[in-house]
Amino acid sequence: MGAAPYAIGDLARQTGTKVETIRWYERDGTMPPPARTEGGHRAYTQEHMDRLAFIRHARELGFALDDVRALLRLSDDPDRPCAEADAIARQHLGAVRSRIARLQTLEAELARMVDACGHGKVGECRVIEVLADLSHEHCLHPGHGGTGL
Amino acid sequence: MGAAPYAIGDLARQTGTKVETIRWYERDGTMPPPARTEGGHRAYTQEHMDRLAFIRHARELGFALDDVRALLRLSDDPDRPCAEADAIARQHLGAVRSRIARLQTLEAELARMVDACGHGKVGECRVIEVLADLSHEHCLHPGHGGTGL
DNA sequence: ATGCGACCTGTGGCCGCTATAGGTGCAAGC
DNA sequence: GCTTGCACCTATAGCGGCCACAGGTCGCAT
Repeated sequence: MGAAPYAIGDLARQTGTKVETIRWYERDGTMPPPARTEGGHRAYTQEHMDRLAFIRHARELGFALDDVRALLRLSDDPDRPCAEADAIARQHLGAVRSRIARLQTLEAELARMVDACGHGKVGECRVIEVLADLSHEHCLHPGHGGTGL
Repeated sequence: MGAAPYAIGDLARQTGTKVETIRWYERDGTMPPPARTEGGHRAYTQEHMDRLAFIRHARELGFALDDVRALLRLSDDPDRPCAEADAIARQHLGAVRSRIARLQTLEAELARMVDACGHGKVGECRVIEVLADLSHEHCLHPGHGGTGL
């Protein structure tokens, strides 16, 4: 009657996801539990396939699973205004931009460190010296706190 | 006789590290186990303090703990050539640069997505649409594979 | 002597998976 | 119909790099 269902491996192949990951999305509440065959194998529909593709795409764009779930809830309800989706995306964009900024600071500092290395002994190595520098004297870095990479 | 030893809280305050993190570095082999008081409290020396500062500084620069341990081994042995330290730092610099590049691709894509949002209903929302796009048609992104953020 | 904060160990949780181990289903070939 | 062998199943543990308890002990100031 209905179209032949997909096995978990079909979803995995088509979306480039590991089988274990798909099962994990289910335990996690990100993917809805599919029907089962008599023997207990998962039997997915096209909707499941689409949903998984959505999830993977959002994850590739760096959205956290919490965000992905929120976006999925929105996409399930096409009449709601999309301001919320927009907000999630904008917020993520902001987070990505600040991560880039932090990494660029790091990049500059690492480059300086590496450039200063005279390729002699560790005893005079600027790399080691800069790291050992308790006072952050030679440091572009703004002091203590997580890197937030 | 010797200078008064530091308590774990002293190290924590001076280096901006949580106490639990210091204990974890010890279990982990990154910090050497300190002497103990009769009652079992950790009693650190200045060397411990310096080592922890080194660790934190390297972590702030985004080095993995494996790298940090390698750098510490090198810094313990000042007569060795510093090529190895240089290599670790260069490798990390490369990793940081490629992370930046990936994030910039992401940034562009997110910005495009957000710009295209007409602020109407979810049904016509470009944000949702782009994410649902199985074929990656509207996508700058190079297909499947981890984001490596 | 007592109070209380800083310390102790041990355990579990966070994110987003990944990787086993040990067992069962199912479909294709004979 | 029977065997093979892969795909599937559940459950559990682990990664990195910590953080946050709980429930108890120590040490120092009063």
